[in-house]
Amino acid sequence: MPPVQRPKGTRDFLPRDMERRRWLEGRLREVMRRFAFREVGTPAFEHTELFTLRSGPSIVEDMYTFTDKGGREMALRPELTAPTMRLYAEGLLGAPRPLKLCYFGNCFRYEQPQKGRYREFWQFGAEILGAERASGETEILALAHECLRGSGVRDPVMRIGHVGVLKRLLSDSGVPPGEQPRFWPLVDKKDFEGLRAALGERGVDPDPILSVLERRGGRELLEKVPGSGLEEVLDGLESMGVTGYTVDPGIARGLDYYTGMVFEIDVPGLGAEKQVCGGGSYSLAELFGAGKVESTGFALGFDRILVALEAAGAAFPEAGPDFFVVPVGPAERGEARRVVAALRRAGRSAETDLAARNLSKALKHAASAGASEAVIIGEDELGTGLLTVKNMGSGEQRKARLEELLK
RNA sequence: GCCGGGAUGGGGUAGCCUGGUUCAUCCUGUGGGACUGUGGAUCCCUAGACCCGAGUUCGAAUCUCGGUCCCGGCCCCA
Repeated sequence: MPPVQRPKGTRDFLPRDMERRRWLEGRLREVMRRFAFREVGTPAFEHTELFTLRSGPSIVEDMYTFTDKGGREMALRPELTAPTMRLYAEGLLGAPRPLKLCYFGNCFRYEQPQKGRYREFWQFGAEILGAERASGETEILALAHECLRGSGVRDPVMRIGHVGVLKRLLSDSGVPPGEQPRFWPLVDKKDFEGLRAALGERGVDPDPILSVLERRGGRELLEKVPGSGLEEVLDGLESMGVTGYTVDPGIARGLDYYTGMVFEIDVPGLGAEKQVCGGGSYSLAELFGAGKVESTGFALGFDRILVALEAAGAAFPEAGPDFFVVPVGPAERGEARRVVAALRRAGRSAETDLAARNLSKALKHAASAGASEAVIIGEDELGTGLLTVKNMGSGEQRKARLEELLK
């Protein structure tokens, strides 16, 4: 046990872990590229105020905060939407809109770790600023859908709601907007019994509200609360071939800066932290000094997607060199190095034995290193100029000139 | 912040309930060798652990307390 260990809720990533993480990152980046979103980067720490502006003062409890040597209150970023809005207000006001931005980075929250929840975790997300509402929402939903599909997660469940629908539902029943927020946690948790009781206490007939919230399904749910614009969004999804979602009016997403469509994606079997994606339309830019810009975005829980993939036994690509070059004896080491260097310059991945092992041991090591092929160089090969190439999967051997291996 | 279960060599484990001939078992992995031109096989050798601290006791991996961390869950979830 080393005298100093990892801080609670953090993880080390071994080579195998990093290969998997980079693989997933690459898949997600590829989706972003196809949707023509451009990546931005922001600092790992920001002024604490940036996050309290968005989420209220109480989130300080859940952040890693510190006072820097200049007396400034700072916080490790707990999410990336606020920094992205800040970045927009600070450096992209003149950029042509709509802006399509994406990001990938580590975030920090001071919470009790559990399955799929860490104190340092990674978010992959995207935001559209200044798009026409329904078009932006459609694009974001299609993008999120494709991210999940591209990552290979099995059976994601996408639920789409609308805070306007929710608010109108309550307003129409006689709950003025100022009183609505206290019901949202109950709505979000689908605690319908609790909600029924709370509405009853308030003197509101709960039935019209619950009759909508308790249902999930297709667009027919929208008929009771027209005017959200969701119909157009769902039409858009149909045009783009996005299916498999359900309409769920009971998504509240906690905070009140959401202004339109909201959605969540769950992956069953992830335990208490099964939500891998959440997002919606919001109006935040003005908080950071920019003009009012309607935005839509989402954030993916990168680590949770990995947990889901690993739990499902997903086949991650195995990383090993194309070639492992083995000199039979000390006399061939120079040639082995020349061959390795030539392979590398040609763009192939190649390594050679660095432990001065005999052939038997070197081949064993080549196998455990995951090499596709071993290149054996001994007296014979030096004499003929023909290298022995052994396929490490099948065990078959062939003779080949170096030039053939460079392709 | 709260609740439950854990913590034994690099990984996985036995021993803990019924303290003391196990100053700790087995598997795997690491290193070396049997094998001086052929791998993931076999055999042998070597190295390697009781989370930290305090207490009880003649004596603690084993019992008690505190701490740390891990795995779940609650709260929260931007």
